[in-house]
Amino acid sequence: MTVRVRFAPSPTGLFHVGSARSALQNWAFAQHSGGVFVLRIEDTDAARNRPEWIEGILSALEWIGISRGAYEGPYFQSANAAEHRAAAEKLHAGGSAYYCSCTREQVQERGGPQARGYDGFCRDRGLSAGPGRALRFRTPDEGATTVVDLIRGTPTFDNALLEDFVIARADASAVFLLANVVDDALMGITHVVRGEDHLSNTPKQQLLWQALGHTPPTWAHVPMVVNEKRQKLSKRRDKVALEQYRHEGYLAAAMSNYLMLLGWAPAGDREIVPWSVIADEFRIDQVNPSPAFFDEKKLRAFNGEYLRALPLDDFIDACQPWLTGTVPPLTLPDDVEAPAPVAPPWAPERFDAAVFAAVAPLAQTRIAVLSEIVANVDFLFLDTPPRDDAAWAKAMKPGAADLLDAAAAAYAEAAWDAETLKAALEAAGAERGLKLGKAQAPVRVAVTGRTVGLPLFESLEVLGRERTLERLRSARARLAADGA
RNA sequence: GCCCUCAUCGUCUAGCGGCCCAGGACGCCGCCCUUUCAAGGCGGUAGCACGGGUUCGAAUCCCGUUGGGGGCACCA
Repeated sequence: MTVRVRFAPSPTGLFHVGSARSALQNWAFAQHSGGVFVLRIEDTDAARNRPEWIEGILSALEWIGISRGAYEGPYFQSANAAEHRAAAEKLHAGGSAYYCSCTREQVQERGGPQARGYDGFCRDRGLSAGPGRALRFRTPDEGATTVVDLIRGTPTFDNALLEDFVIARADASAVFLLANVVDDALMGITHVVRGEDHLSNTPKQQLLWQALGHTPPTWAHVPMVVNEKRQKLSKRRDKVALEQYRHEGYLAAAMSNYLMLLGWAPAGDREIVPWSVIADEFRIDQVNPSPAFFDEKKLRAFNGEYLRALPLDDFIDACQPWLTGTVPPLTLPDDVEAPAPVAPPWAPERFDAAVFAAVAPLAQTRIAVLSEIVANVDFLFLDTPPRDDAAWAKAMKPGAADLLDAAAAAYAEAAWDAETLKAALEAAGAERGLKLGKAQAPVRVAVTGRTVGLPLFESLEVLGRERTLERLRSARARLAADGA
């Protein structure tokens, strides 16, 4: 029997990193077992669905390596409404479901102070379909339901504790529990790989599979991805949108590699591995059952590794959107804090690809996410260096003016290459009893506006004599104005 | 409240009865390299939640405790 797994997101918001991980695990599982990956959009909650989120799901999947055409679907749950209805009717006809006229309030009142679920009030009232009547599944009074879970063994649930849950609303539309099962059965799903938050739905759904006359799938509930407080990631508090990371300049390969390492590891002492290795080695039954913290620090480290491993030309290409202000805009829900703007601070026409290419190799080891490229090269494309008073104060100690004068004098004449520039400043520093490390500081701040950055003399070489001298002079002037 | 579930360094993990007085990675700290910052190299810090068993032998198996998480909608 060939393995058929599915990824069934609902288009109700930005694509969650936890969803991405789940999709990836399904994807790897399918690839590893020579099976089929099915994408089904669960769009039955019309009130919360937004069409643009559907495209968001497709492109997010594509970004992390699950491309359109490589999987079956997308199917839309809403297209199966007739099948859902038929299943509900079948269950009613067969006696395993009944109509219930209780309102939510009534159920709650009878349940007592601690909401304990439905008490079976309408169980034997023999109600027929009608306005305000939902269809409930009649759960067994005795026995237990054991599910087979590749990650957790065989969790067992006491049937008597399972309430008679609603499977179809008063308007006859099926709720998730039923629709999900009907669709999975329809699509021949053999393994359901999903988040642990679905574990307690599983006995109910397994009962549904059986009542419908189907053999239940094998389950695999993957652990939650949690925040630093060990709670499941919430879009309110945590940075969970995959797009947001993409926006900051995380590479898809780093992201998918990192996500797969949450709960699983390839053989041997390796972590950074290409997807081919993951698809080859990933086994769902090896997934660690405990929750994993989404550690952005480690993700950053991974991304840095991936960035540095890029051939120079690819690195340059990857930087382009941030350099030219063409990073696709990010649409965030109103309740999520918008990220910092991504447009570079320089005028677009001032960007010079050749100049950037000259310093790109120097920048490649200095950034961990692509958006950081801007602050590394901005001084090259701005008319005046960015102003940072803290950096200025730190570098412009007594003696700085004298040093700046010496540098300006030397650089007016010097041959314009990094080596000569370095030697000249080194000499000027030596005359004043300063090592290069100290001597370069005022010059660096005068020219780049920053205290840290790309190697200075290479930067000067690329900047050119004119602009360098101009910046040295203007820094000198500011120093004079400040009374130094 | 009830049900389910989880438990190895701060974090992600390797380990699936002896190879482990526990290995790797991120982080952190130190040293080297060095024009700043990175990168790179070297070294270090730190863990089997607790208590009982089982066994010649337990991080690994069982039970309990404690702690964490998830679920309990006419949402998905």
